[in-house]
Amino acid sequence: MSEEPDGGLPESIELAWGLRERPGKGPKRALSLKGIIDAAVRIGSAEGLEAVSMSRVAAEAGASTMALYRYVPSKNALLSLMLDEVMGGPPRLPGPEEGWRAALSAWVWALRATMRRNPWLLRAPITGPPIMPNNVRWMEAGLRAMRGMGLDGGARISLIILLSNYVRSEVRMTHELATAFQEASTSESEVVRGYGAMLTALTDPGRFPELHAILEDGVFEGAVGTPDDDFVFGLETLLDGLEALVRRGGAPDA
Amino acid sequence: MSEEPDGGLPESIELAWGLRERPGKGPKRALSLKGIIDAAVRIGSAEGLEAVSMSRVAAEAGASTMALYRYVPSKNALLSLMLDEVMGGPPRLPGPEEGWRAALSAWVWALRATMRRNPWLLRAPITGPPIMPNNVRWMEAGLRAMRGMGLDGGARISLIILLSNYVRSEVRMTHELATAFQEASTSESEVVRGYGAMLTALTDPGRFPELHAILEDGVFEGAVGTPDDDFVFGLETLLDGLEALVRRGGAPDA
DNA sequence: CGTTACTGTGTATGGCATACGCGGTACTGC
DNA sequence: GCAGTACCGCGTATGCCATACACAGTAACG
Repeated sequence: MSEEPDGGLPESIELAWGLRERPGKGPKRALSLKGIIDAAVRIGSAEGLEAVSMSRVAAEAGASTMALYRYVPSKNALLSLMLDEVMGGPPRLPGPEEGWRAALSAWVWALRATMRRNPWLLRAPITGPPIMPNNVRWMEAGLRAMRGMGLDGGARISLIILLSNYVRSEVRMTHELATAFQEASTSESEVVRGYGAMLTALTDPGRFPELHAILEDGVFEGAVGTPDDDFVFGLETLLDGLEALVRRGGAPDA
Repeated sequence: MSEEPDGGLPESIELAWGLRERPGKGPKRALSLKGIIDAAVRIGSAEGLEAVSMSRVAAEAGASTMALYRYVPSKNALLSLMLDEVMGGPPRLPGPEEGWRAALSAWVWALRATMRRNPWLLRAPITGPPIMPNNVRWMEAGLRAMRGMGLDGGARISLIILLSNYVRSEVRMTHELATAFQEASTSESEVVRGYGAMLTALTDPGRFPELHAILEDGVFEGAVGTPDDDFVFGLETLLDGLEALVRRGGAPDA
């Protein structure tokens, strides 16, 4: 699974970084790694993550199932490569000279926009720390945005992970809600209303007083606003917290 | 998948809330829902989530594979039930009278402790809003801790989700790191060091100046502290942000 | 006491990732 | 030019999985 056949690195990582040399000994390759990844992404975009099987991808790429394994060591590796390609690199972002808050906020929003482009891929069972190329590029961009916060390296890394996870959770949850109402062929607010109705039916006010107070306020009945509202709420909370942190301990730079 | 056979609720949810009546017409049941769930949890605890298959669970419970389907509509439903049982209800927590920050912090720590008891289950592909019994109990407890913050219902719900996702991400990531070094049969700091070495090998300082500055600081080389440190960092940041929100005047709008 | 609804279970289906080995191909060194 | 060799695409096979379906046995109900 995680062999070290060449430079001491797992195969899928070397693939992603383009470190795999092809000595050109055998016949010409009929496919390309990028072509396979694109085919897989096409299927996932159209039919969801669960439709991405090796045979489906092979058919889409115009080859036999087993041919894929000449390019990719396993399906999980393919998923990782898909995720990294789909993420792309970070766009040009405002530098830290305009204030870290604006810079970091822009980074977070850009990351969210990127993830929202292929939210289904966030359901992939991918594991491990950021090591794929575009992932590392995003990390670099985030670190850059944090200049002037006076945080040490460890804190900055923690913060990258914290913010990434926040964005990831939000995008994934929003996407799942959207998927749910798509399957139920109702509107989004209908799904939310249904959720409120379930809660009302299942819980009694005696045991769940706080919840029922909220239910009676009609939280799940009115308009649900833009999905952005919740995202803004969480993000601004985080940034406010960071502001407090910086004010408390902030040396200008390390 | 999500039928409404009885009271207009999906079957797995009714099962979890114990709303399923058994008319007692046929032969006595040889198994019990709880017994099946426990067997499944036993397997997962011992061998990980991927070892939880219907046939393994059936063997552990002392029945044939198909017998399980008399108790549970699908494997996904079983996973949901497992998650809810394993979570349990929230413990007794300090009330909001000692200040919302202490109360909410205690809630978060308790949630983390609970999730850390069975972190492998967080990898299950479960979807949807909190609707299972213990899940709702945790929600109620969280809402209670937020009394006195002056937030409206929508904000409180958002906050529950925000904090839950934070805890979930942290526990899951920590668990994955632990699993990684368990598989590599090295120490945890060795895995972190290996990660740093990979980054150093794959990136050049020209393209990744910020990252390299951090790498040269030896962030991934020294002691990694308690895993609690990162958790505290994120949590306190969030709480500081909430403090700012509350001080500013609480509810953003209605 | 027959009817009926529910029980556990054996078998079958269709899908999946992937190990293995084959015949063919294009470059390498002579 | 020619063997050797390393790689190509792919057919086949293995073993796992969730689950649909049918069947025979069982216990309550009328």
